[in-house]
Amino acid sequence: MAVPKPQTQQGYLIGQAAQRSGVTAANIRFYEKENLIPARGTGGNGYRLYNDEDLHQLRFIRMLRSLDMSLAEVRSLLGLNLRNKADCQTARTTLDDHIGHVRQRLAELAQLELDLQALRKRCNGEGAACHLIEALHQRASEVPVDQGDASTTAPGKLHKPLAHRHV
Amino acid sequence: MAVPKPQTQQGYLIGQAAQRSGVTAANIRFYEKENLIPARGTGGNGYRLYNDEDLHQLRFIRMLRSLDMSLAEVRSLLGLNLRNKADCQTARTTLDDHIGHVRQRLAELAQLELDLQALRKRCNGEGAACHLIEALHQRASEVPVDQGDASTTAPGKLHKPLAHRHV
DNA sequence: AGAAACCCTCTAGCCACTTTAAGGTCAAGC
DNA sequence: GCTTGACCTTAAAGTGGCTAGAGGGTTTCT
Repeated sequence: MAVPKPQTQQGYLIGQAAQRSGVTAANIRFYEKENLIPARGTGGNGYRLYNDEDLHQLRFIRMLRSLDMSLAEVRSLLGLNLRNKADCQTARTTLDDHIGHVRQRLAELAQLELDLQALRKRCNGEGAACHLIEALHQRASEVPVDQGDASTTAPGKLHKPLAHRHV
Repeated sequence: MAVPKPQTQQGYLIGQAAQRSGVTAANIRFYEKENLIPARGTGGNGYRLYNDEDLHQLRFIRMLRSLDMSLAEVRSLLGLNLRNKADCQTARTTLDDHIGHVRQRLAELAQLELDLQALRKRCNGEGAACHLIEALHQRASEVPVDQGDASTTAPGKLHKPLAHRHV
């Protein structure tokens, strides 16, 4: 096994940092490009070398992402000083805004589930014609396009389309 | 006002179709490119001209998107015949899968809200040090990176990151 | 010397659009 | 007939947050 684990030089190679932080190597490079972590090109070869502080920062970012925060939100929470009152305010505001996003999305999805369940009930696999397909088309006709017929060219989204990602 | 509303020619210009379907003109072109609607370049000039059936199809797509279905799911529901038993089965399967997606995401978000609320309680704006920022960093240290220390290079996502879109 | 395992940069792809740029067409008013 | 301006066209790039791949360099062990 030719495993290059440089115990001699200080710090972690990107792969080791990836393993210890839970952020993939490609993703670490991406965060560097996005200025979420400092650019480390310290080695004699071009290899990045990270320290424990960097690892914490990576875990911190990953944790915030796991809370579904956007990178913009993450960015606003990076480097805050816990003794600075304005920073504390920033943290609270960011968190509150984010909780708002989550609650709104929860409400949307809850309504969505009801809608889908109601549709699903229309079809039990019996009968000559498919009531489900029928119901879908009927629903398409009923969906409001524009309240009134104002000439507003509003796109008119019912829900915000949020990702699936091919589960 | 020089408003070209051709009452003479049959059908709807893309802007009119947009207004009547709730799908933006740019989006209609996008759906055409994705083969979700037929390409209509019928006019003597290159203008697209749509009919009522097209409008229904656009509303149909928009309705399914409003149910958070992916374009792949939409595609599988387009053109189904409600007298065909296999088509009915397709519709049911697609819908059931989608309900599964929604329920899973609901569960994730519900847990997320609990987590965020717990964090939020840590900060009330009092005291010298910000307990919220502190709590965030502490949480980053506690987050599991890799169960055990197996050499699996698994990315290790806690939740699936689903969109915000700058509400 | 060779093999394996790591590292680098750069590019493209994912999804579902939106936005922008640069230009063509149509109807009405002067 | 010429301008105005509201519409239409295509093509390309941008959005967010990555992931995957190409094509190559470096290190370490055998």
